[in-house]
Amino acid sequence: MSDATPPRPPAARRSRRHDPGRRDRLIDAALTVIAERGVAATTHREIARVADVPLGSMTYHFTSLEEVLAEAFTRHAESVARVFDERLSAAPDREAAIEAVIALVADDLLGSRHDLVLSVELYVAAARNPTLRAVTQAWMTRSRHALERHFDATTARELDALIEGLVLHSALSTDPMTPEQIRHAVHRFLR
Amino acid sequence: MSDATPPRPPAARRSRRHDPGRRDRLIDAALTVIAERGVAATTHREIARVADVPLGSMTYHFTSLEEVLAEAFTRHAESVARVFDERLSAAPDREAAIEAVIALVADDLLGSRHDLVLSVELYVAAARNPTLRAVTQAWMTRSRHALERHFDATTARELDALIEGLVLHSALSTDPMTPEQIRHAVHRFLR
DNA sequence: GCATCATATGTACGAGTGTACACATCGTGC
DNA sequence: GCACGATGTGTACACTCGTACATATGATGC
Repeated sequence: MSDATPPRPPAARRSRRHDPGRRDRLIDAALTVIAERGVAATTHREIARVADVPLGSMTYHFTSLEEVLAEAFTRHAESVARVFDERLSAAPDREAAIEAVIALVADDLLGSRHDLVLSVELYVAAARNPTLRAVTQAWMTRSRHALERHFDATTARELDALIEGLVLHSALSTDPMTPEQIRHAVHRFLR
Repeated sequence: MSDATPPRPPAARRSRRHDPGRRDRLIDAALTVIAERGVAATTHREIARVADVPLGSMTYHFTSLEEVLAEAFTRHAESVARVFDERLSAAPDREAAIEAVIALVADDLLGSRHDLVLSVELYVAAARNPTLRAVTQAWMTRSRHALERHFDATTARELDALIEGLVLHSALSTDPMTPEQIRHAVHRFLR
């Protein structure tokens, strides 16, 4: 035993040798960084710090930073779309579907804003990155199809846009809309 | 005449000594860069290049890059808000106001997407910068008030959100909505 | 003409970045 | 046990960035 006082990294990190889920955790860490600090501040080093992993681990698991961002945003979009899908599938009728939509919007607003910030960051990134544009496109198509379980195609598209606007405007405002106000707007549109 | 072949900067730049509008042109150049390359790629050097001005000019006219961004976004928001205001003020009645709104949305979509990209970039930036959040807030308040010339407060707020959603969703989609579809959605909401 | 000073410019520096890559470590098949 | 290849790590390098600052330039008042 010659390592009485190893001056290397802290023990907590040392013990992580060979963990199979590391790549996944790195993607999650990337999402955390994007949500908290923005895409611009999302660097190899920052992600590694959040995931408590050495810098070299980033270049081992990903060939470039762009790949990390793409995978992270893909995971985010799929996760949001899945919830949207599930809740609308579970709705037995049109009335229940409307309530589900309102609940989803309210969740987004009252929640940690984590998801909302991620979405807007994705929009901006998608404006200049074809890969991310495809991710956004797939996401939008999926939520529209989810709405089409209960509404005709035109209504689905318009309602989707209304939801987007309500969430975004509300989130950027100093006095966000209440669930009641959301309900009012949605019902007014669908009346 | 000893300057037969001056190896210095190109003549075009040399001749710009002392132009009073330079600060303004720098802000415009910043907006161009933000729209074309994104906030992340908006650096002192890139702005200076676009404005055809030496790097040192940036630090002379602005104390920091953040100041440049703040002034640029302020100019953008005010410019958009002014147009919105003017067109709605010119509308003699509710019907004309609705048409004005539809025309504004269609312009945004059919236009160069320049303004739209700037707006989304502003949203993201505002999420983390209090100064920019104030700019966004002032802009939203102003457009709501413009709408309140023709609609009650609740309707104005909801319509504002609907517009936002229509423009954003449409811009991100591979098949943007046509002016007819925009008209349909707006009329449906206000019917 | 000339002194003065706001305006304008070129260059340098330290900090932080993405990525490459040589080296260390360990599970696995024999 | 042990060789070997997959996995993990530390460090170095070339580059870009924001900003500071010494210097140059020219408009203006006298």
